[in-house]
Amino acid sequence: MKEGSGYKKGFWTVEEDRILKEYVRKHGKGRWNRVANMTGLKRCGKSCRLRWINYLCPNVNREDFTEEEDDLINRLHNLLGNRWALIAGRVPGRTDNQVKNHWNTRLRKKLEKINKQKNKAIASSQTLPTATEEKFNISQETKTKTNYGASVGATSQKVLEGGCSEGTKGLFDTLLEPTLNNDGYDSSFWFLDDGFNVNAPDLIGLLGQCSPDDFVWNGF
DNA sequence: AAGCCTCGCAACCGCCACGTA
DNA sequence: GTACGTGGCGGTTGCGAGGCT
Repeated sequence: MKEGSGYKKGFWTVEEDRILKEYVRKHGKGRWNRVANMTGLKRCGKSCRLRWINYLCPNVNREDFTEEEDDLINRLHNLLGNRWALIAGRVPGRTDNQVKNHWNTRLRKKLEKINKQKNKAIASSQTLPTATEEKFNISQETKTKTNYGASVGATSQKVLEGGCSEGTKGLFDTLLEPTLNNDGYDSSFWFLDDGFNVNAPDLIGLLGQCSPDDFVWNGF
């Protein structure tokens, strides 16, 4: 049977869930395209895989997101952008679909509101360097000339995937520790020319301390 | 009470990467 | 080298529930 022909779509029934669970119990995960043939379930392999990963897998946490999880997702999203699978990998019990939905429906709106307030504040004090910029001697020219945000994203991905030195990993782990202000969110956002934003000015110093081999430079 | 609107979430789609024959 | 199967990812869609008028 070819993918996309004769398969059922839409919400799963209790009976379909039972059949899929039974298949995984007997044969383990994987080879999802065989499910239809072996069980008679009228679902394509992709649909079976998603159903298992996002709903039936016992490791999935289906409770509401906590404040701590919200904060962690915010931080990781600022570091990585829309790399939901990577973000979900750092949030125990959550799937990429859960994280993506949660971000798109709740956190993004929350953040947009906060960003509006930030933009107003930035507009009124744009010419003055922040304490962090002074500390690490980062000029406006440097920020606008470089693809800085993308470099941060690529480097942080390398860190999360484990392909970096212990020193650099430690620095990033420190960065992910909560250091919140009164409203529960980081107080410093940088908006770069390419639209990428970096919420933690600590990254400026951080990248300076990374092992050169770990740093992914995306060019000027 | 009924129709409309908004929101949250499950599921689908298209594309890509990788392994294997 | 290439065709095919499989799995993974991010973007998008559409359904259902609840709120609003």
